[in-house]
Amino acid sequence: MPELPEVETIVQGLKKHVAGDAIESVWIGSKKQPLKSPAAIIAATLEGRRIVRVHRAGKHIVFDLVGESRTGGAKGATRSKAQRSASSDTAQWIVHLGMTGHMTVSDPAAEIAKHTHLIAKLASGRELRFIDPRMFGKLSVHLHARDAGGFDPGGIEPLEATEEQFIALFRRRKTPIKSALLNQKLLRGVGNIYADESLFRAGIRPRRKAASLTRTQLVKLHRAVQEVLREAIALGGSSISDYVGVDGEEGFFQLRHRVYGREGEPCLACQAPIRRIVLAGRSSHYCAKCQK
DNA sequence: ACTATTTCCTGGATGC
DNA sequence: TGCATCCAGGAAATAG
Repeated sequence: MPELPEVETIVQGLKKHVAGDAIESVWIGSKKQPLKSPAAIIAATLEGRRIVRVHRAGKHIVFDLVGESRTGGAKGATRSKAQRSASSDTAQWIVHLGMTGHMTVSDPAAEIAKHTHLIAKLASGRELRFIDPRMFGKLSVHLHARDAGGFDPGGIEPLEATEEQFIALFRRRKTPIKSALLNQKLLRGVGNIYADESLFRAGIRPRRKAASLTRTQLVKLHRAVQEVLREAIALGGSSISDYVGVDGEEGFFQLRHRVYGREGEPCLACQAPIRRIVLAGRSSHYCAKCQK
């Protein structure tokens, strides 16, 4: 399940493979799709534009697009709203992979996988495809004026957050710290696995109210979150099952989880059995001896 | 204004 | 073996 490190890795791959390429045409699956923007607007926005940059915002993949889109040259007052907005000179394509979403850069002759929702034909002759069996992923486009800021999902990047910014996010929250870590409007990019791993490294139980944590603990947590994310990025992102790389290869070398998915197994630090509780509807794993 | 819970969805694992 | 049930979880929607 792609969290920040996985998305970062995917973005690096996409950057390598499709940056500079142009989108010639777009096919969007006919059945109901994981779209946030209407299919017609997505297609009209992408077609005819060139991908100038691929970057990440939290768990979102952001393609910066330039150029006149398919409808950019249309004249007169008869253009639809979709056409007008799609012809805006600055556009972004936003992809959220959800749980099971993945992207591939494929030869057009390659078999179209089940649950393929979008295929973008590229000028280079290849196809950029979006596949998502469980449809928790989301596709959208963001149009804005040239001098506007562009897509912003809210929250701050955990790897860019200073100690003070990090502490300020949590010090007054009454919610459990695990829930706060998962709140993308605070910190963006941390998901269930890295939240559990970070809390373990910081020695904090997931149910602890954020506001009850001492400054020292928050400092420790800040460091733990950054450490875990950096290690995972260095390993190319970790994944349980649903990642398919840009090149089509399956899976990543997995960061060794110290608590996630290890219910009943001995804590790697003290041998006490790892516990599993449900918090905010998510399974949460911790060591009762190491985490307070 | 916040926080907590439910919902969406499919495939893989589990159980009888 | 086969079928039903459960479970995974990001984030929007809904409830409290």
